Amino acid sequence: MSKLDGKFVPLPEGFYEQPTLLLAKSLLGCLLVKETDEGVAAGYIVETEAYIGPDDKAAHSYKNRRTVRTEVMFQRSGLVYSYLMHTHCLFNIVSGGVEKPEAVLIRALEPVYGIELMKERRGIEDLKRLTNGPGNLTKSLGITMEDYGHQLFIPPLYIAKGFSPTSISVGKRIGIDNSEEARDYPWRFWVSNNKYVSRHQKSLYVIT
DNA sequence: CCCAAGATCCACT
DNA sequence: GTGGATCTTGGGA
Repeated sequence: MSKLDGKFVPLPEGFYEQPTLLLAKSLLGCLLVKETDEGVAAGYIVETEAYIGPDDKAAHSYKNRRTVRTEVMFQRSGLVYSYLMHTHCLFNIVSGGVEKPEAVLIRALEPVYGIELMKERRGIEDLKRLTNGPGNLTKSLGITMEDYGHQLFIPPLYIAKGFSPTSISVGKRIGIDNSEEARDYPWRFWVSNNKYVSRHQKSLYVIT
């Protein structure tokens, strides 16, 4: 991984200008980094989901639904779409381009850097549970609603080069059982056999 | 203003 | 596998 002054090098804006399903797969293995006054925390992305409004019933932007919350999804690719779910903040990357409200939800990381800080923020010691879910990883990295709309190609919140997965598993998205036919779309991607993935699920197929 | 729903997590059985 | 915690958002009155 490339490092500069103890920090990492953000991927350029152009990285985010690829079709959402490709981006969701390209993000696997990349390093998600958050720098704060408390320190730097980072982890490899090991699980993602694609949300492709306006035709995706599971997406907040279904039917081009444009509200205060979803506004950033209509902006340019590479911005942060964060939102609150119960007591948790969930982190998404805007994709699709201007007026195409699509996004990739980051569902799990493999802890890499700043692990002690993550343990403090989470109040637990178990490495496996630090970032194994969309609500857990934002808490470990210190990602909040203040990051809404941030440009991911510049600090303090950005994505850097990581590793290239040898195998990617594909399955149905999690937690959208009320979204009718959209529940079956094969738009969940994870690094095969990675132990930090949020849930075990039978893969529909594997990409090698 | 009121209220229902939710891209979750954890403890418990 | 199930249920409760907990609170914001958005739609409707």
